[in-house]
Amino acid sequence: MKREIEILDNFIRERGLRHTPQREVILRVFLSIEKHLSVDELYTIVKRRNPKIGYVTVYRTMKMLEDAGLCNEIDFGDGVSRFEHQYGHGHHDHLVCLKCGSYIEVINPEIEKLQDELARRNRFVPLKHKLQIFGTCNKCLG
Amino acid sequence: MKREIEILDNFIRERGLRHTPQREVILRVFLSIEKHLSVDELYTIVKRRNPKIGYVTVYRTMKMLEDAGLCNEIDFGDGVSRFEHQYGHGHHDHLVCLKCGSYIEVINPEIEKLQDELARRNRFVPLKHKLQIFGTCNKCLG
DNA sequence: AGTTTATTGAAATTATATTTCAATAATACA
DNA sequence: TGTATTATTGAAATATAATTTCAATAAACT
Ligand SMILES: [Zn+2]
Ligand SMILES: [Zn+2]
Ligand SMILES: [Zn+2]
Ligand SMILES: [Zn+2]
Repeated sequence: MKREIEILDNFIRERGLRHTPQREVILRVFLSIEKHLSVDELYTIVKRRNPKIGYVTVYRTMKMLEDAGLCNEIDFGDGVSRFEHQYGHGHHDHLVCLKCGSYIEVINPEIEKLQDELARRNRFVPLKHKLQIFGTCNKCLG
Repeated sequence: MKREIEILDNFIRERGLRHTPQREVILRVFLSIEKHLSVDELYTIVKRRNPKIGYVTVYRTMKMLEDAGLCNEIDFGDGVSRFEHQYGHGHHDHLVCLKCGSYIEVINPEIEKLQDELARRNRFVPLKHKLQIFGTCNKCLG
């Protein structure tokens, strides 16, 4: 947590932006929850801590945290963007349960390597990728 | 084309739905273009053939064609759904160029196999998946 | 303390997806 | 062929999430 607050402060200082209590609260709440959160979900939780903070500030702060490398926007294709922790979390892919909405984070170096090869064979320079496997999780199989 | 029209007609008959000129025109236009098309793009083209056809009819017809197995909705995460041909086109993944918006369709059986293994190891039953690699295509590297 | 200007937050706007509903037209049947 | 039934159409309305606008506020600097 401390390190992430530092990163935010550096990001703010380097760009001549301003440290505000809103930004710090939003970052703290975001970091305290090890989940993928939509702006709306985060806003609801942040409001409990400080009812004065508005939705748009949460929205803008998350965009800023993304620029600062502290969070990552993900899209499961259901029309809602979600954010996940980025600092200290390596790249991973997702198994998304269509019944309960839960997800498992996975990483497979072999798949990653094959993807790079696939891109190279098509003379394509890969920047990032999205791999999501949709199905039914163990709990929902019951 | 003939075979796809047949599939649509069977789908319509089996369910007690009705064959309409709109549905046939939309399917014919869709099949005639080997591209990923949004409802809006398709609507613009369809209107040239028959200006009476409305956006919503194109929208609903595409949903129906998807049910009939004739098209597949894809989402590159830019807020617009696009449709691609499904009949006679096997599963594939996409390399999407962030500069020009073009895409390359690719398939790598090894990646597909590793994905299934990855799911199984997590006691997850995969139904479908989405693999998109974003970057720069050969033409845009110039 | 005063000045500058980034930030905030409510409201407005944008953009796409989806629903509603009265009019229309495809199908079944007398 | 005409009539009844009901699926379909298309314009308009609505839903939903993302994004922009702008006047008021408050950090940061002198
Ligand atoms: Zn990956
Ligand atoms: Zn994740
Ligand atoms: Zn695949
Ligand atoms: Zn494709």
